[in-house]
Amino acid sequence: MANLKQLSEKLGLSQTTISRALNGYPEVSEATRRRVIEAAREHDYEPNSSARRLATGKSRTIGHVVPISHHDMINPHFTDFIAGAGAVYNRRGYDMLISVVDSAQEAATYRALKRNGRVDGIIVHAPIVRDPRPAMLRKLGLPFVVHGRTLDDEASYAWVDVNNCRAFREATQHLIGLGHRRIALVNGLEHMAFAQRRREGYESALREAGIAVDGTLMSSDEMIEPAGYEAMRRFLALAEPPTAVLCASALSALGVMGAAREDNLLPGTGISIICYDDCLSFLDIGPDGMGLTVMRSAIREAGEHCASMLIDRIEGRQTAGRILLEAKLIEGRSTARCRPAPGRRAAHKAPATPG
Amino acid sequence: MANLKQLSEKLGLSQTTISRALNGYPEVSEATRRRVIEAAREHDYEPNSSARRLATGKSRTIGHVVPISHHDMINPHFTDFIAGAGAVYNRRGYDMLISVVDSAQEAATYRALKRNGRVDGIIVHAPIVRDPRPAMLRKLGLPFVVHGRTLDDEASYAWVDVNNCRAFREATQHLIGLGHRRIALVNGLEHMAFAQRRREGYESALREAGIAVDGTLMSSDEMIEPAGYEAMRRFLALAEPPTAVLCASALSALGVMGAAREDNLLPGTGISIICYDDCLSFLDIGPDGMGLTVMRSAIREAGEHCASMLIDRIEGRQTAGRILLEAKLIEGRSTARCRPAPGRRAAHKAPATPG
DNA sequence: TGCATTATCCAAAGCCCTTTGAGCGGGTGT
DNA sequence: ACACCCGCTCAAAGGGCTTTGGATAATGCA
Repeated sequence: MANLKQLSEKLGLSQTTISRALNGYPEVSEATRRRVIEAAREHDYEPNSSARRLATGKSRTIGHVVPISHHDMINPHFTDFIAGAGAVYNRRGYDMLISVVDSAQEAATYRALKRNGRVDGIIVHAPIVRDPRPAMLRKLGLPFVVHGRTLDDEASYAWVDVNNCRAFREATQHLIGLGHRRIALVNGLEHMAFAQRRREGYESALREAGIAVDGTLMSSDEMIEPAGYEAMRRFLALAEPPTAVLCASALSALGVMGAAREDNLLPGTGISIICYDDCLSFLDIGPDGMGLTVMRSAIREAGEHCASMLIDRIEGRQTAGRILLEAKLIEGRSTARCRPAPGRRAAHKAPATPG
Repeated sequence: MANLKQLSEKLGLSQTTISRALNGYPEVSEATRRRVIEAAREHDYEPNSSARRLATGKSRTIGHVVPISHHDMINPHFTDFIAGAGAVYNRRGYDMLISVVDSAQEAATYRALKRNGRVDGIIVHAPIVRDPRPAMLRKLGLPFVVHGRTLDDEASYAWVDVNNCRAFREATQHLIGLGHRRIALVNGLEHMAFAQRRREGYESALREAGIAVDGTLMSSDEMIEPAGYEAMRRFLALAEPPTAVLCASALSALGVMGAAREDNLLPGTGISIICYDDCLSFLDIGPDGMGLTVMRSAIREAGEHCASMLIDRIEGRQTAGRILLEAKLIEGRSTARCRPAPGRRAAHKAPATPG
C-alpha cells in the first residue's frame, strides 16, 4: 500500500481521519484509531516522508557538518559522539544528516541546509576559540547546540561541554602531588577552545605550585598517534626531559608511550602519564584496559546530551541551556611518585622504530 | 526570498520557466536563464528540498545503517569509510543519512527507509558470511552497494571489496619466506565474510608450504585494541608461541604489540608482525609512521568507490557491478628472518601493565 | 421534546516544487 | 502565401501529506 489515499479508500475513511488516527490526534475514536493502525500495519503503510515534511514544514532531521581537515581526516572521536547522538535521534524519531565538506565550505553548507530546509537543527562540532558559527547560525535562525564552547560568548548559545579546565588542573595537581615538577602537556590544537581551556587548567595548577610554565614542555597538535609520538620525541630530546606527561587523547597517548618506550621509559615506572579519556569504544586506555591513569568523561554521553538538548529546543520544550560535565580522575598504573632522574639513555634521532 | 512563486512574481516569469532555467533544461533561452540564476542568487533562493523530493519522487539521499554492537560500539574503521563516501556525496549533490540502530532493528530500518522514501539507495556495511540483506534489499527494490561481499552469492549484487584472501595469502607467504613456521592470525570476527576470506588466504598459504594449520594460533574477535592484546597474551602463553603474527587491523596490532612488549618482544627483532592497514587517518602504522610491515588498502577509497557506484546505479548510469581492490604489501621494520627461539621469558599472568 | 454540546468524521485548501501539454510569435522551405 | 517547425513561455495538474473549517450524528440537559 503506497499512499494515504489508497488506504483511505480501502478503509472507507477520509484521509483526514487516517492521518489523525496515525498521528495521535484526539478527534478520532479509539475504535477507529485501532482499526486504522491495524490496517496500516497490515498494508505496510507509512506516510511518505517528503510529503510529510512539505506539509509540516519540519524535516525531523539534524545536521552534522563535518569539515575535512587538510589531512583529509575526520576526527576519530567523532565516531563515538555519533554513536551517542544517533541513538537519541533514533529513539526520538529524528534522522541524522552528515555533510562531509571541505573546511572552506562549512559556512556555505549551513546556509544551504537552512535555505532549502533539509534540517531542523545543527550540532556544531569542535568550536574554536572565537568561533563565527554560533553568531552565524543564530542569524540564520537555525537551532543549534554546540559540543564544547567558544571562549568569548559562551552565554549566548546552548552547549554541552566537559569542564576541561578543571580536569587538567586536577590532573596536574595530582602529578605535582606525586612530586613531579617537569610535567609536559601534549595538547590538541590550541585554536580549539577545549584545548585552550585544558592548557589553562594545566598552567594554573603549575603556577599555584610555584612551578614555572615552560613552553618547551608543551605541544599542540592534532590528537592522533603520530602527533603524540613526535611531541614526546621532542620532549625526550630536551636537556631536562619531563618526568610526567599529560595527554589530551588516547590516540596521542599511544604515540607518547611509543616514543617513551624507545627510551626505555615505561609508564608508571620510567615516566608518569595521565591521559584524557573520551572512552573511545575501540581503545580502552583506562585502568581496566591498557592501565593508564585517566581523566574520564565519555564523549558518547556528550553526544546523547547534545542530541536531546537540540531536539528539546526544536520542539519548543524547556531545557537547560548548558550542561557542564565533569571528568573523573581514575588512577591506573601509569602514575607514580617522581623519582630522581636516572642516567638517561640518549634520545635517538633515527626514525621511529616500531614497538 | 522563500519560494518559487515569489521569485516568479518578482521576475515576471512563470514558475515553470524559473524551474527549468534553474535545472538546466534546454527550453529556456540563455538570456532568461542568466537572468533567473542571477535573481536566484541575489534573493538567496533555492528550491525547498522537501517539495522537490515530493515532486520528483527522489530523495537524493543515501542511507547508511549502522548497527550498534553489544559493546555499544561503532566500528572505528567507519569514520574513514564515511570520509570517502561523504566526499563523493557532497560532490554529486547527495545527502548522507546515517541511522544508528540496535542490531536487531536493522532489517526493520531498511524497510522503513524504503517505505517512507527517505533514501534512494543504501550502502551495506560489514556483510556476514551468509547475509540476508542483499536478498532483502533486492526484494524491497532499494538500490544498494555492499562494502565487501558475502560468501554465498556475490554474483547477485553490486559490491566493492578488497581481495582479502590474496592479501593474507601473500602476507603469510612473505612470512614463510622469512623462515617463519609458527605464524599466528589475529583475525576479525569470523562470521564476517572478509574475516573468513582472510583466514582462507592465511590457511591456504600455510598448507601450500606444508605447515599444519594450528587452531591455537588463530583468534577471532572484534578488531580493537583490547581484543588484540588478549589474543596475543594467549599466544604467548603457549608452549610453542608464534614467531610471527598476522593482524587484521591497526587497532588490534596495537594490542598485539602491547602484549608482545610485556614479554620483551619487539616487532622486527623479537617477533615479526604484518598488519592489514586500512590507512586509518588517525593511526599511521605503516613504514612512515609506526613502522610496521603492512598490507595496505585505503578504506577511504573503498568508501569513494561504493558511493560512486551506488549513485551511478541510482541514476541509471552504466557501471561495473563489482570492484575488487588489491592490497599492497609494504615492508616496514616489523618483519625479519625467523631466528631460532631464544630462551623465553615467562608469560605473566598478571593483568595488563601499561606500556 | 428541544436545544446545546460533544464526539466523529470529512472536503478542500495548502505546503512548494516538477512536469506535461499547449500556445504563440517568428523564421523556413516551397 | 501557406504550412510547418522552432524557440520560448505558460497554465495547470500532480506528488502525498497535514490542517482548517465545517458538517453530521449522537449525547446531555432541562
